[in-house]
This record gives sequence, C-alpha cells and structure tokens, in this order.
Amino acid sequence: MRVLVADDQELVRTGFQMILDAQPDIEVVAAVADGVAAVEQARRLRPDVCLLDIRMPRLDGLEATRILAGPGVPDPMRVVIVTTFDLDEYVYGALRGGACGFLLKDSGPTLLIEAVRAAANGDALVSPSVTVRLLEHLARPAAVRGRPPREPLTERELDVVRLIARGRTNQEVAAELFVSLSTVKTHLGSIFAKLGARNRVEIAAWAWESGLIR
Amino acid sequence: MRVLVADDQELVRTGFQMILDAQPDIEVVAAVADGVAAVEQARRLRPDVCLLDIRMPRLDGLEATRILAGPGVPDPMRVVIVTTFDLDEYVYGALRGGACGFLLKDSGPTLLIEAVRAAANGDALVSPSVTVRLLEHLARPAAVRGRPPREPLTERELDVVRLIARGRTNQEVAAELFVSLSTVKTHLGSIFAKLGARNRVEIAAWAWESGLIR
DNA sequence: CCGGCCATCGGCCGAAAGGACGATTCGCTC
DNA sequence: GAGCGAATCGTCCTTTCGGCCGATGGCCGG
Repeated sequence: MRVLVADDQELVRTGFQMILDAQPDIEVVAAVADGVAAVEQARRLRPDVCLLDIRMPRLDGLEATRILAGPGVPDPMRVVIVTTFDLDEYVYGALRGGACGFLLKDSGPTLLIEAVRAAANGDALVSPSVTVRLLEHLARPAAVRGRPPREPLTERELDVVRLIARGRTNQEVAAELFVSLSTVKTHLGSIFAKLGARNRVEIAAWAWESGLIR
Repeated sequence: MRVLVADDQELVRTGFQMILDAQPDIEVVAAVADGVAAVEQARRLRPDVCLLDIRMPRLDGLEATRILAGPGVPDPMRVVIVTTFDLDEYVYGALRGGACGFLLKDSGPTLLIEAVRAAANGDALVSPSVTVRLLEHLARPAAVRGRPPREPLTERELDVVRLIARGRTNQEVAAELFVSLSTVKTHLGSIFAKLGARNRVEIAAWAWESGLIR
C-alpha cells in the first residue's frame, strides 16, 4: 500500500511517516510540504492513498482534493484529509470535494492506519467526533420530515411507493415487481388510504419528504 | 469503561468479550443473547456503551436501540450496532434510531475497540465500507443533484412544476394560477419536452432533486 | 415592421390512473 | 380449525393525463 503524505509541518510529516512505515503493508512513497507538490507527486507516483493536511502553502488541502478526487476527475485518487481543526466547512468541503476520509490529528495512530487501509480499500473512515455531527444531519431530517402515515405501510407497499416516486407507471411497477397490474393497483389503493394521498404525485412527495428516496 | 454485549451467537459474544476485556480501560459488565435481556441489563447496569447485534430473538437490535437511545428517551444510552449484514435499511434504521456507531463484523478488533472508545466519548464510529455510502448521499446533493434541463424553464413553467410536485392536478394548478386547463397543459407539454420527462411524477422528482421544492 | 418567444386558450383522442367491487391463497395466531 | 391480514389477481367504470393539432395577443430586438 503506497501512501503520499502532505503537511507543511515537518514534525507532523515525519510523525505520520513513522507511524505508517511501521506497518508491514504500508509504505510512504512521498512526503511533501505544500499542495502543489502534493498534486504533482500524486500524479507522478500514483499512490494508493494521499494523506493531505488542509492548511498548506500555495494550495490548500481542500483544493488539492478537488483536483485529485473531485467530481469530473477522470481517474480519481483516494484522498484522506487530516487536520487539526474540526470545522464543519472543512468537513463538508473535504467530503464534497471527493475525499474518502476525514481525520482529526488528535485521533491516535490506530485510526490513522485504519483510515489509510479503508481508503486504499475504497472505503472511507471519518473521525468519530466528526461522524457524530454528520449523523445528526442524517437523523434529524427523519424526525421532522414526512408526517407518519395513519397506518404503517407494509414492505410490499413500500416497494411500490419507491418505484412510483421514481416516476414509474403502474405497468412498469408491475413488471419490475413481477406481479400483475391489478396487484399494483390494489397496493396503490391501500397506500392512498394509509397516506391520505389523492394522487400518485402526493405519494411521491411523501416518499421524498420522509427520506424514503435518497 | 463498562460495556454491555448483546448477540445471540455464543461465539461472537465471547469473542467480543475477550477482545474488549484485553483492553486495560474496558470491562464487559454483561453479555446477553437477546434484545429484551439487553434492554433490561442496560437499564439495570447503566454501562457506558451497549454493543448490540441486529438479528436477535425476542427484540431485534434496532428496536432495542430505539428503546435505549431513540428520540424522546430521557437519558439515552450509547449504543453501537454490530452486524454481519451491510444493508442500507440496517444502517439508516440504526442511526436514525439513535445509535452512535455502526460496525460490520468483518471490521477487525481494532475498529471494535475504537468504536467502543468513541461511543463512550460521545462520538460515533461507522464502518468504513458503510461510511463510503453515507458520504455519497452527502456529496451527491451538491454535485449531481438535478440534471440541468435541455433548455431552461421559463418562470411560468416553474410555477407549474412547483404545483405539480406538490401533487396538484392540472385543474387545481389552473385554478391556483388563474389560467385555464388548456394553458396548464400547454406549459406541461413544454416542460415534458425540456426535461425529457415521461410523466408528471418524473417532473416532481426532478423538482425535488434540483431543490426547487422545500 | 417582421420574426421569435412567451403566455394564453380551445378541441380531440387514446392511454393511464384510480375507485369499487369480489375472490383466492398463504401464513400466523388464538 | 376459525379468524385475520397480507399479497395476489380479476372486472367494470369514470376521471385524469398527456399528445397533437391549431390559434391569438403581447413584447422585444434586429
């Protein structure tokens, strides 16, 4: 597993290097001190994982991430952001920029290693103290959003709702669920009753609001 | 750090127990085999962290989570879900149920320990392979959200789209915009053409995706 | 002043939606 | 084994949708 380390602080850079090189399956192939150098070396050496600090001279880590892994980049690299500062702008900036990891420097060596392994694996590890905030954003919408149905929908009815919300016709829903048109219509009848919806778009709207879609 | 372990499989339970008890700062204070026992012991012993499997007899881990940590619970406990199955319903169910951790059983002991430490700390650790999917949901809204229409919609057409997406019929749209049914249909025709939609639900879906609604 | 674009309106017609019945099968529970 | 909910399928009927015509008036820029 070949890793690039980019951090403007000498001590941090060598610290990371020592931690990682101590692992039998990890090798630090480059250690650079600014964003431009990080992008250059990343392109030249094609490491499995790039470990980028955010605050760096010339080009910051978030910009470098967008260049190496951002949307629209042909052959995106695996980037893990490592930073001291637990700021929401950094977190969202990094993850929207295509980073597959976000680590705070107070995380301890274990997580650093796990983050590198995860990234090399195509997975993503985010610092627990950051994750807990991300989860709030995930959990809150579900709480407020989407009035609960009068009665709970059955699993099958939810299948129908999901397809309806994606714009399928009854025919298509029937085909995709391997049932007849009549069955779909019957399910739809129950759904209308349970949700108090007047037409299929209201069903779709409910699905979007309650987070059933996406 | 006092931990409760709940898993219906004897081997898994003792495995977790051994891994955790090997840590100087972690002590397993209870190991139970079903959800009801988990809730009972958790309430009695008040451990710092509850490690719950999902598939358990009597009461599954997701229900137990909602009971111990769900929204509205007065003094919520720290729950980490541990499961073999990487299913989206599980992930969202757990995290919306108030879990502050989601681990796959193939994660390795390191992450298990880190997850327990994080949870005890009020943070949250999610398995990297799960995180990567959560991040897609986070990143997509900014990037992909709402493919641009072939041609831009006119202001009036957007009025129609907004009402359609809220589930109004053409009649109702006509009434609310003070125009005739024919006019609404004409606008709809243009909208269909510009968005490449096949029916009104696809129009609604586009409206939701592109943030036109809400 | 003429050509485009937009918003407005109308009619016609086939396809889809959806409401109202009834009916069967399965699995679960009492 | 009776009762029940869920899932399945069917028929008949009305309303709505959506496509395809064409038409008028207003406004703006070449």
